[in-house]
Amino acid sequence: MSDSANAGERLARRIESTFRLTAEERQAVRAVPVAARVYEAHQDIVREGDRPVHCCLVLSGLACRYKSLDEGARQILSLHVAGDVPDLQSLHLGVMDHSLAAVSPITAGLITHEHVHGLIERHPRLGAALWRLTLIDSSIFRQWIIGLGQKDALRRMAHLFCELFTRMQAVGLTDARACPLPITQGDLGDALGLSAVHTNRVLQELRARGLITLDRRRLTILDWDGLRTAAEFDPLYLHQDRGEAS
Amino acid sequence: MSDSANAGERLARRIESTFRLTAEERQAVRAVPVAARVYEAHQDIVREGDRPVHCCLVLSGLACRYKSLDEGARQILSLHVAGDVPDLQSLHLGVMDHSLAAVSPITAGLITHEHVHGLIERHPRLGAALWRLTLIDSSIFRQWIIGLGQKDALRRMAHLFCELFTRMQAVGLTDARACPLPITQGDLGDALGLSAVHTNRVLQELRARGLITLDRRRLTILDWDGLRTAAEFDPLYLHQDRGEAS
DNA sequence: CGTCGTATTGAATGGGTTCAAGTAGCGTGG
DNA sequence: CCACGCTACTTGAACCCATTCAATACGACG
Repeated sequence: MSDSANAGERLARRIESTFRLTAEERQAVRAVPVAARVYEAHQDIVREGDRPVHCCLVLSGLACRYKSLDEGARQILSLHVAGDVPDLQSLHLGVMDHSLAAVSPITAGLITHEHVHGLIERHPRLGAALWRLTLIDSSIFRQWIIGLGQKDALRRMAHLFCELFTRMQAVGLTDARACPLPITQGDLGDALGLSAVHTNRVLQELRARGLITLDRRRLTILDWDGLRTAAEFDPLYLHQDRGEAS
Repeated sequence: MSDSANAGERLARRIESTFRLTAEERQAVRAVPVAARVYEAHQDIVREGDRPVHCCLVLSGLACRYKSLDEGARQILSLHVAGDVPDLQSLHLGVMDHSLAAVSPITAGLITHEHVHGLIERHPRLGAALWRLTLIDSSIFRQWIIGLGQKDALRRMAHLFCELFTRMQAVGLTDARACPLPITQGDLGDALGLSAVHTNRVLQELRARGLITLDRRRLTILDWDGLRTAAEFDPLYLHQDRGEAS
């Protein structure tokens, strides 16, 4: 109910973190019909091979895209917080080439493709705004590739924490030094391409260096500058400016 | 000259490999003004931080997106063949978050953003078509992540060869078993997240198994089924169907 | 208060890197 | 026509980050 009412607001907020909306466009986004639904941790929302007719807007909790390989190996492709629409690409790619699942218990809002297309038709600039969101997604994938290809485990993990904190900050989900991060070490490893064991060790190293704590599903950044340096984090790739010329 | 004349045709062909165009739309694409330009191997086309006013359509040769880290390390993010538009995202992301360079000597066609926007305005379905191209890009990044995160060097390399052959096939750049692949082992390593030394060894292993040859900048696939199996390659993620419902 | 998922620790193994050296191929100029 | 020099490629050996296997501790929840 209140989820449903807040849903459009969440989406508008996400869009406005990278794109300037007119009052009218903002209102149109807020008014889009959303069907709220609850998922438990590790439950699939959409599966590889599906042909979705909805997009899934995350309303609370943590979701992920992933692909599993033959022998139980799983790679998490991206993590998604409230306001994200992890399967926005399904608007123009009929078949899912990966799955979408809840990492923690989540609430999600389903929006039919039909409604999204309608929104874009009536407000063409929203087409650009949504296209831009998918492009930022793409940019985040590129950064993930850099990490997996060139960085060691510590820098990868530090980078992920910087990214998540920064993204949550942009949509108002953080307080000064901390943000929710309801993820197990095993899943974190699946995201970083590490074993659960090594994930644990690296996490301890980050704690030992006094950079972060991760406790009770909450990430606290004790030393932002130290973390940023360790991660070689540069937020440019998140494109949080609003696309204006410099 | 003839490059310029063929440029629109190349782009139309690429679009039509994943999207059904009307004769009118096709004609509009072919007629878009393109300024052809030559780059030598390893020359930058666009750099991280730039704010491009063109998109770059590859007309011949091999191009790549890449990012370099502090100490000379470089990660190639994607490889691009004739028909690809590797910086299409610059339409809606003002700042480049990575660089674009020639891998081999190439010819590229520059198309101003203005012309692309014009094209989309006059033919709205082309907006969807180009959006779709950027989404396929994104899907390829996801697959790259799977490789870097979960697969060993041999499967990664085999997968890359399957992908490139399949993509070139879709735009008519292959013959029965072979396709151009003008890349050095060093650059190949930068793409696969491997050292040049290990790239060499893995390449030898693929040859020893009778799966491929890579000679004089030409990739020949001796045993497609063997290569596909070794790579665990499933072309779904390339979305080469044209988006029709099943 | 037991139990199952999650976190932690230790030790052995391995894929890939790095360092170092040597070879092959090719364009250029003497 | 051959020497030179450059780049790409190839090979061997030592090392290291991360994995795997195996066991143990914690902690939330019924």
